[in-house]
Amino acid sequence: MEWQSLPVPLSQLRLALVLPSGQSFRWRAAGNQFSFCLHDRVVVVRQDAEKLYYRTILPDPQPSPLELPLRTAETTLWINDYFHLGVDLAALYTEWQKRDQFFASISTRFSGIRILRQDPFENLISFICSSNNNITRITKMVNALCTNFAPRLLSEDGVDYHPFPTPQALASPSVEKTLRDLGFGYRAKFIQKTAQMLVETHGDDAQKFLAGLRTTPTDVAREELLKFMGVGRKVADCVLLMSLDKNEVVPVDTHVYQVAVKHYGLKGSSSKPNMTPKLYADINTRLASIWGEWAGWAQSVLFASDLKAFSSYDASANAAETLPTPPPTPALKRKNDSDEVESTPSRRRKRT
DNA sequence: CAACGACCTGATAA
DNA sequence: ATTATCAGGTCGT
Repeated sequence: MEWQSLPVPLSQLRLALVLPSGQSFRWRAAGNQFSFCLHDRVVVVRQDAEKLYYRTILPDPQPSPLELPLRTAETTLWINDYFHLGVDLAALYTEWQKRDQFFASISTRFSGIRILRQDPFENLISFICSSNNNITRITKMVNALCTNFAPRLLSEDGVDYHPFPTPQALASPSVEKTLRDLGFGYRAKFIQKTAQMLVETHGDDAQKFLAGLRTTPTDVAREELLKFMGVGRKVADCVLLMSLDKNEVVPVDTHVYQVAVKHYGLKGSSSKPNMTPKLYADINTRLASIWGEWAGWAQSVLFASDLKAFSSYDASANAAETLPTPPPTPALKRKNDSDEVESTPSRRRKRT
């Protein structure tokens, strides 16, 4: 299917910083493109300085020429919704820069970072995986969920695409052991229990229930999320911000904690995080008052700036191949570092 | 109610 | 080489 496009400058959205930075763990990077599997289609995106390009891949049988415009229109709607394209990010940056000197000091290097509007169930399960964990392993776990608990939708360029599993698919008691065997550790039980609870209390309307929290007051929605196994304050806040439209919520993770003590004079009572509910609330309300109504969005900029993976990121390099910086930290170990040729040979070159 | 240790795993640092 | 620490925390006591 043909490429479509929307006029979106890099100041409004920078895919290279938003998609791999730990909001969604399911975007597949290949060169300068990213692909993502929805329940009924795969969406591929890329961008240049002025435009966001996107393409739809549908499973067989392909739709008739008459149906095609409808399908592409659906993708356009999804793109606008998922990327919150109605939100003027550049205006928000200007506001945060006025309010906050430290934000201003990093915002040039890290422009175009915005909050995605994710599917609530995927968001919830993904962030249950995130506890006391790192982005590389979370990504592997989320992919394992898809390949093991959702049927393959289609294959493209030798890659199998699976959507995110349904709550029903993860609710069976047998799921826990399967997840343990897949290396999920203690999170195996949390995931199965959360899915089971969702299905038991809401049946086929489980997804609708979660989506309904979008129009529920923040505090009430948070209480609902905290009922799930493996969901504490931090994960609940991530879901509130990233899929339930609570733009003011500031999740306080280890990164934000570090930044808060270093640049905002929050007291780190000891050398170890020692994150008490009180300290969490202090940091949360403090940052919210500094940044304002869209504080959660500002948080995502700080978070990305503190990621080691982006420590050598150069915002002025629009075309990735013009980046002169030689092989930087070995800590950054991308799956696909081949920026041009993607001939899909046998991957897994982990030879020692 | 606050504090504290246990918890799966895999990748770096020490 | 072996051990300690860290990674977008939460749970049970």
